[in-house]
Amino acid sequence: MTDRQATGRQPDQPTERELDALKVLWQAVDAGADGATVREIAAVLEEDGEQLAYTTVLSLLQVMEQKGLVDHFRQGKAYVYRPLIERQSTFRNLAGGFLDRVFDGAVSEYLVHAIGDRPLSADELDRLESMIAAAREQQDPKGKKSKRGGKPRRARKQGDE
Amino acid sequence: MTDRQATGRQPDQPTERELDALKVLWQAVDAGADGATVREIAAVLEEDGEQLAYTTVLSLLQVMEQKGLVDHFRQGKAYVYRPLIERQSTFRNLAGGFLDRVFDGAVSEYLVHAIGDRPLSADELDRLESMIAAAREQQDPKGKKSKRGGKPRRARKQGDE
DNA sequence: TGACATCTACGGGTGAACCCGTAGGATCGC
DNA sequence: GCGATCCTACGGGTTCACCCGTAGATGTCA
Repeated sequence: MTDRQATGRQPDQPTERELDALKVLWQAVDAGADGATVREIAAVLEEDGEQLAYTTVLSLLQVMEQKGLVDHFRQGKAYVYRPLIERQSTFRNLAGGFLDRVFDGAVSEYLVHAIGDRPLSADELDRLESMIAAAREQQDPKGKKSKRGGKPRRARKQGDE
Repeated sequence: MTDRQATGRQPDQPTERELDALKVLWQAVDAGADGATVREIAAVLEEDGEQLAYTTVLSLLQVMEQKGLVDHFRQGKAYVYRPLIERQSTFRNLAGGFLDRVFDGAVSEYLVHAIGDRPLSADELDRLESMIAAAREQQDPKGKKSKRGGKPRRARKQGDE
């Protein structure tokens, strides 16, 4: 298994397409449903501008199930798919993986580029500041200094096994 | 052309491996060199734990040249490769693309997960704060409120052409 | 100049992500 | 009962990132 999307530290991170499906599922669960059928997922995806054949979405879900990302149970004639992984941890892994891959783990380095030419609302700025304050509090209660050590580098091996 | 790594808005964003090579090249330029030979790049990559055949690195560079990411000129028997794209803009595109893809453009949303369980140095926290202050100053000099509008969604089409 | 080392060109191979079409089974309406 | 309709199962096709080996070109040095 290669790691195009994620770092590879976590076994089966969702790909980009799979993440699209997961977002739909998470939203369905938020709305109180158990999950969503293939047709429902396809419908939402289509609203978002993704023109996919029905069987394409089905295949996607089947692969995702194989990866352990989703679950399904029968409801009448159709399957209802449920997310097995949490939104929070998924995003965390994705974000962390991206950070490690591209910026070698340097958060602020990333922020420079992310914020760069992107207009941030006052609301977002507020949230960022409070998060920083919290982080400062938590990571460094006494005011100690702590530089992070050697940069993490991935060790890859493909083609074997 | 698909878009696994980057958003797809920019024509030829470097892949993960290609970014590794670019980092070496940028560093070489920083150090005052014109660029780096294939062998030098391979050497650095190996130091970082990437065990790649020499020809693999060569192929990588050739593809990158085709994409317009690098350039080369002859020096004695070997080629010296030079980066054609800037570190800054590359990182910016990568970061922005990731944001759009995964978080639909919500920076603070991302930060919640990125910072989450990652220890930040006081140094990084300082930088973040000053960046936020700068952003607040720049985006919002008077104190006006501005919510960002509809979320961006990509429209994909693969298999054609 | 000729042996030798080193470099590039070229073609190929693998696995993953993605996308579908077709076949066959279940369900519903008449 | 019996089509029409929906769903799933299954296999296949394409592109891309990645990785190399081999062959031929090129420079070095005795």
